[in-house]
Formats: sequence, structure tokens, C-alpha cells
Amino acid sequence: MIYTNTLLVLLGPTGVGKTEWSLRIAEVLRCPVLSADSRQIYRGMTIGTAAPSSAQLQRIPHHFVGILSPEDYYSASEYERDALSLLRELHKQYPVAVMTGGSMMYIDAVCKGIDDIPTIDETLRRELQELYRKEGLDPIRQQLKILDPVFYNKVDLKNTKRVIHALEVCLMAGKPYSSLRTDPRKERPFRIVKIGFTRDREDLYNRINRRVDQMIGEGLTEEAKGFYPQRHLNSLNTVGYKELFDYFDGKCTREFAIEKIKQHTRNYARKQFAWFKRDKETVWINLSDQNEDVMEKVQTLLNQYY
RNA sequence: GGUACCAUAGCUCAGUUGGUAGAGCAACGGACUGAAAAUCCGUGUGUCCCCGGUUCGAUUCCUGGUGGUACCA
Repeated sequence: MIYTNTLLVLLGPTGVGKTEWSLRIAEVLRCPVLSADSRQIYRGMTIGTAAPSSAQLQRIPHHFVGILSPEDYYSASEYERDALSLLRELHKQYPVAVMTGGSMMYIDAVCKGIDDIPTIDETLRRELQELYRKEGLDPIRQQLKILDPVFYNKVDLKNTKRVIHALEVCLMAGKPYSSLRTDPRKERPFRIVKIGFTRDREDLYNRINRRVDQMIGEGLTEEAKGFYPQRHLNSLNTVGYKELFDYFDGKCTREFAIEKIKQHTRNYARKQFAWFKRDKETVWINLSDQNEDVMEKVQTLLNQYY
């Protein structure tokens, strides 16, 4: 029996089997699913991101799948805003909502909150990109050192994106980026239960390799070809597409591109594990373990505070 | 069958005039607050093919094996 509004977060590395399990769980709980995936949110990138199929979407209503054009700007902060306002509506009708995905930054934005940082306007962003292109990162580092010495000493100075972004924010806000970073831990008007799906490394890697072959069989090459004109967009800077773009450009063979997709997907899963290890709130279920009774464990966790 | 060359990290290879070894890729670990499937940082993980010999000491030199490649039969 559930008495309080709850967000049941199902997380885990790519290829672990989140999609199917989230459907089964949502069917039992009779609730919708919110996808927390920074790539499945784009329209048309269905095969390459292993987005829920139309058959799966018919089983359970999904949110945040295929709702943006690849050109659209989106970020963890916008996901925080959109997911929270959607949850406010859903919780009127459903005591539990399921959120599933592997984009940990999105999940953390909803569960823990992120600081309010000004959105950078296009002109400023372009100006700094131009400066970086012409003179490199050095002048940007120097400016950051003056405007925000605290962050300057903390940031990885070789990480171009982070350095540029920090300066953007300083200039946009008119105050140091570090002064806006308070690590908020916002309160949410619902209970959060986090369950993580994992598998033994070898099992997971085998599944990833097989899934890539399957994607190719389902027409990933053609899907990627359709996005080729948009290959420079951030949304297409995505495993499964960028490797095929190299193949289209004649930089490698098709077979090499496929191997790289497998490799990069495995690397991505490994990066996700680094993130998971820090999160002490998640209860883990190892799907390689045949003895795990997933449904029972989920029910127990949902009920344990009542 | 004969001759020559080769055998070192998961792979491709470097190297040690005899003092137990290092690059690239891969792999592994980490960071992560408005681009995050992005971006960045760190780590050498090794019976130097095997058995003997010479030597204080052999991955390195020598004998003999084994495997591979090329050429000759």
C-alpha cells in the first residue's frame, strides 16, 4: 500500500535492460514512465539510442521520448523544470511515477536539484567560441582567473568546455560562477526511491555488443544517414551516430565503425558506473543473478517506510 | 625435409653493448551543477616462447626444442 506521492527512479548503465523492466514495473504499478535520457528525448534517434519502440510506448505512456527536434537546445536544468512540473500534474492522479534512464545529470537535477545559473545568450556564446577558435584557451583562462579565481583554482584547466562555460556564466551573471554554485539539495514534494539495475561486467558487455549488431540489423546505418546533414549538432554527437558519420566520410570501414560503436558504448557504461558508485542512496539489483526477484524487491522498497 | 628470419603488455611493435623493460591503441580507475551518450584527468596491467649452458647476474650471449613467416626443395 502506498500513501505518499513517490518518484521511483530506475537507473543503470546502458544495455542493462532498464527499458523492459521499467515497463513491467510501470504495468504493475499502473503508472506512467518519465524517460531521463538526454538522447532519447530527440525525435528520430530511435534505433541508435535504443529508445522504447512504438509497441512498448503503447503498453505504457512515456514522457520525454522523441519530443525535441535535434536542433533544439535542452539541458539538465530544463529537464529539472519540465520533469518537476509534469510530476506535479501526474501525482494528482498517480501516487507513484517511474523515472528511468541513464543520464545521471538529468536524474540528479530532479532528485537533488541544481543551482540557478543564467542561460547564456547566443551572442556571448558565439563571441567566446570565436575567441577560442582564434586565440585558443589561454586568454579565456586568464579572464576567468580574474573574474573567478576560486573556480579557476578548482576547474580542470584543460577541459575546454568547462573553462569556457565558467567564463560565459561570469560574464552573463556579472558575478563569479563559483558564487552561484551552492550545491543546493533542494527539497522535493514527493518521496524518492532509487533502484539501480546492474549486471556482471562480462554479461553487460556481451549484451552491449549484441545490441549494437541488432541495431545495425534494424537499420541504424540508414537512420544515421538521415541525420548526416545535421552531424555537427550536439544532439548528434552521440555514440552510434558519430562513428557512422566517420564511415560516411570515408575515414574508416563500416566494420571498424561498428566495432567503435561497441567500444564506445562499453566506455559509456563504465563512465556511468563511476557516477553510480558515488550515489549511496541507490539500492542495487544485479540482473545477472538469476535468484533476484525484481518485482518483490521493488514492492518491498516501495513499502518499507509504511 | 633444408636454409634464413622472427617469438617482449590484450593487439601492433620498440628496447636492453648482460643489471628483470616502454610507446601507440585497447583495458582499467576517476572528475562531473544549464552541451553530460558531452567534455576532461589519471594508471603499465609482463614467466620478455620453453628446457638447459656460460655468468655474480640472462629477456639480452650459446646449445637444443616448440610455434610462426619467407625462400629453396
